[in-house]
Amino acid sequence: MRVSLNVNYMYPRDMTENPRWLNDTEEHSWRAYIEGTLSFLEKLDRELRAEHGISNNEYEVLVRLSEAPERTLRMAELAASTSQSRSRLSHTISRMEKNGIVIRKSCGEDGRGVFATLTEAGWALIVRASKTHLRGVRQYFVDVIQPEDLKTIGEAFSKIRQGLGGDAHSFNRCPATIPGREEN
Amino acid sequence: MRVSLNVNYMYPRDMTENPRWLNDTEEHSWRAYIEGTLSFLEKLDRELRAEHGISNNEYEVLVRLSEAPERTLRMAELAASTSQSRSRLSHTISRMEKNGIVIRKSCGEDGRGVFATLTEAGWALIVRASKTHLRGVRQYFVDVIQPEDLKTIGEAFSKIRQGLGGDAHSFNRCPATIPGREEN
DNA sequence: CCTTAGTGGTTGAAAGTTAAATCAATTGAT
DNA sequence: ATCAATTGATTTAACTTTCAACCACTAAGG
Repeated sequence: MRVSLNVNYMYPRDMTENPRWLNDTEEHSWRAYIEGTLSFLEKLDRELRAEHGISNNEYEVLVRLSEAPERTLRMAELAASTSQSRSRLSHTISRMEKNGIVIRKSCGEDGRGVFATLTEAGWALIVRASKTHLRGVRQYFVDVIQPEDLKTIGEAFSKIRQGLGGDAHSFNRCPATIPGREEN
Repeated sequence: MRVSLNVNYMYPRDMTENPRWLNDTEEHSWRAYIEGTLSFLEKLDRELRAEHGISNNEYEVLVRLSEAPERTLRMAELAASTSQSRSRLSHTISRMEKNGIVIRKSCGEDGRGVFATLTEAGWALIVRASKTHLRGVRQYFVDVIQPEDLKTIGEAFSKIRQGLGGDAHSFNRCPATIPGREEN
């Protein structure tokens, strides 16, 4: 991800001329939100990359596969659930295949189809990586916020998400079946 | 930006085995936040790109330059204030220079230094683009949230930002001196 | 069957980003 | 002065993402 965003300085006289400009309170909140969010997301990304050598994008692919029956998904389905183009996924899977993380299999029923399957190495990787991810989400986000504020945030962003239509974009999902279970 | 992130499915049995796993409420809030945020940021990015042909990164560069005295900044300063490497900024400015948006000037006092200056076309561009940006921030974020919730969000993310150290990462800043003023 | 349109996926080139190497100018110590 | 270390910026190459073109296969209609 590379996200690179910006914030907002606000001066009274602007307000007079553009009534839609943000007022001081709005500006302060917007700025805290956007700066905090970007620092946070970058932090998660850096940790994942430093500790496991994978990007957020690859992490997400791993999560989806790890949750799927047989740890296998059709390319199209994987692309959709990770919110990326088929082209991009194709390149990503090629790289991961080269690294022994996944393998491709042809799909019998549909001659056009291709399956991506997690290898054992891939499973081991997501088991490790999900711990890093969960730790980050807790340490920098969940554990920092008061429970009632967290609830408020959840409700507010549900509305935001709705207002944007159902582009269920996703980030840093944790595996549903916690991979760590099999380790201990 | 390209940010590509992921969310978190949570099941009770995971909780028993990993006490640090998110509980239902935490998981719901986290998921709403991360999905909402990513959809939102992508939306802003797409609008800026569609309406003005610039990325968030370029938008940020424009904002900083438009706010600076003489609409001019040293490369190093510009890189720091837009949270990017000097290398990346160098590439970005080269592209923008090719498009007539900025020009480089050598810095007399320090023989090593280089100034980047906004051209008239660049100024006209930021005047237009900042309106798109502000509209998006209002329409999808500020106007969607109750004022008291917005305040809560501001405070929560201030804490998050602090917890991450001062990496003042920034996104979609609006120009301080609203460029639109000179148009009417 | 045969044609046509649509789906699933890959490919290659262009554009953008990152990381390391390079280079020139400045600073600071001797 | 001189030399080493540092700073400011660019360059190069590797890597990732995007975009458009493409190919193989399926589905639907005559």
